[in-house]
Amino acid sequence: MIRLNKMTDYAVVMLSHMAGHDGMNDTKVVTAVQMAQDSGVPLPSVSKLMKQLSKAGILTSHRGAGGGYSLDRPAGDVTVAEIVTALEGPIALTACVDGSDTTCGSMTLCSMSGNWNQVNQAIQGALESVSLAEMMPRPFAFEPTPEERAK
Amino acid sequence: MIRLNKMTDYAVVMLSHMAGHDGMNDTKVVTAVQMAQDSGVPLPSVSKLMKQLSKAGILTSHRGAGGGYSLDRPAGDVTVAEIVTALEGPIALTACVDGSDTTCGSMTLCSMSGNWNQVNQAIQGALESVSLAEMMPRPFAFEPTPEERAK
DNA sequence: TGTAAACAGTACCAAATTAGTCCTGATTAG
DNA sequence: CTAATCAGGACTAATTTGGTACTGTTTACA
Repeated sequence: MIRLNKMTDYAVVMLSHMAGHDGMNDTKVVTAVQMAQDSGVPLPSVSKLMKQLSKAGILTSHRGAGGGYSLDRPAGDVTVAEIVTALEGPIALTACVDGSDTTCGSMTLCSMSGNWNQVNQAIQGALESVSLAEMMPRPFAFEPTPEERAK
Repeated sequence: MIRLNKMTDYAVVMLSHMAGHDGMNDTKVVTAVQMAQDSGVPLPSVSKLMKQLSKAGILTSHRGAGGGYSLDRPAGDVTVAEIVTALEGPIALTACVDGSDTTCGSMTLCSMSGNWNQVNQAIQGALESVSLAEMMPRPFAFEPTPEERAK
């Protein structure tokens, strides 16, 4: 199984959290502490994530007392590809990418690996086709969960 | 960058090697030792790979003296998805897959992670759309490399 | 204007995963 | 029967990842 960092998974959870919380379009400002509590992810890791995501222009940080993080754009405008790229660098399946200038141990290997780029592009496309909104539990649907219905 | 095991990269190299070697359709039988020498990949790793690939039905092993491995099908009929699946298990980007029954630490996380499946399917499609033949250096083209031309 | 709430940055450590090694056993051609 | 070759499993080393700790900077608000 192709492993994505746990971090990326966390990121999606937290971005969803920011987007889907009550205030629809009103981009909620959430502190790292809150997110850590709500998600169970250790605070320092949350911080680290948020920093990366804000550098990547996916969210904005508000410093000082009463600060926190808020989404720059509605969830429908953020692609999974963006999130992955922000956290793990350019999308590519192998260490031996086209244009990397680190010389590989084996020339034989390298001459062949070039063609992974075709696969990489296909995957990039796949990730670009899914937005954050689509990753959220109930993406703006009105169908209640069984639990909610029971109330 | 989403990392694929080095092993998978090796596998593609070696499968290409088996397919593209002189005998076009004549599926060549190659020993693990030969592959290790040709590719620079350590022999035990080659063996391990080959075992997995033969279990997966991508190639057939011939035991005993004069044995080795041979491709079951022409390179055009083997998809990258198959190779990846054989070596890394079902294609999925996260540990928290639909239908996995290991309980996750955090329910909050899990309830959201389900939607990775949409992404996973997109990626599966991407990998299925590329065949081993397309991964090969010069997939049955006649254009010689600069070196060959120099002879 | 001072203080507490929050983010920013860096260096470091520990746990998990991956790649690679080693050894012993089973099969088969000649 | 013997040498070539695959099969399988247990172990080790190295890399990567996730998490920690600490120190600094910004800003709202009393």
